[in-house]
Amino acid sequence: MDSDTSRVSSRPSSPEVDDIFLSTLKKSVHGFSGAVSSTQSDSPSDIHCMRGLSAADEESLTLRLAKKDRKLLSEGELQSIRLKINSRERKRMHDLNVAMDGLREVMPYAHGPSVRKLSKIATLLLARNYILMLSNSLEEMKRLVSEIYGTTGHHGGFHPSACGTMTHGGPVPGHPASPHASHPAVHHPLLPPAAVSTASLSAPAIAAVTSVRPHHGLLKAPAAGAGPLGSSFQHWGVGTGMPCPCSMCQVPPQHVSSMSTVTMPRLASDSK
DNA sequence: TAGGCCATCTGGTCCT
DNA sequence: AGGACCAGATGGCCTA
Repeated sequence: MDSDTSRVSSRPSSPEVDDIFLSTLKKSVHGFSGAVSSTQSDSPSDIHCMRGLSAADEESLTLRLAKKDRKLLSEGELQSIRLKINSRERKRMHDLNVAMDGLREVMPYAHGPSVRKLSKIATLLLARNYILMLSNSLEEMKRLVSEIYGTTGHHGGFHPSACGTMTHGGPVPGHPASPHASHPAVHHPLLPPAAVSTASLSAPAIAAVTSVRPHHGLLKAPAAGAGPLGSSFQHWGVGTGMPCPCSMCQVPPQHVSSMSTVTMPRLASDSK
């Protein structure tokens, strides 16, 4: 299908034993020579690499590396390359975290210093469910508009872009920037919460979200009886108008569940 | 103290 | 060849 799939399938399920040995050995040698690690003196790898290695082991490794690479790079060159690669990887992970923070910001979730930051996995699962819920809400809106206006009139179809007012519209339902506005459960009497929220989200998925931290929950200050997401969380229509990811409020829609199989092109490919 | 989450390093694989 | 992506390993931090 896509390159990622093929990449995954082509990747060996487990490395060869020799590779593991070599990898470990190389790490040890790096630590032994003090060559590799990075700009951060307190980095974990500095500690990882404190394991010693016998001279024989080191010699053996050198021979094996020489066979494998067929390139003789000076230690300084290798170190320089390693530092460069590490730096790139750090930047990549940093960018990923920035994107994750951006995603957290637009998630329908309590924000603030007293609220524990969503974990990465929780963020992703909640985001997925949020998208599913919005998709379902949109479909429901379309259906109701069609029912109300029929197929002959001006509003034969759903085209909010042409009807900018959409009092009908306004901000995106459930968007944190407008928590009070336009969620069907709050502003659209024709859309009971059950019609939207209970029909739109994946219970297994949200169960996964709420079970990510089964012992201490997702929030810093959970209160008794506050539900799986803690005291700061509000269910549908309870003040915020935000969607609730708890298992009580969410049921998977069959027609959108296929979204989970949609493959995304690499961002790198898109941006290039 | 155990378990969850995270940052980082590292080597392998794939793509351009 | 270089860069991006990925997964494994490891240790630190935090919370229950």
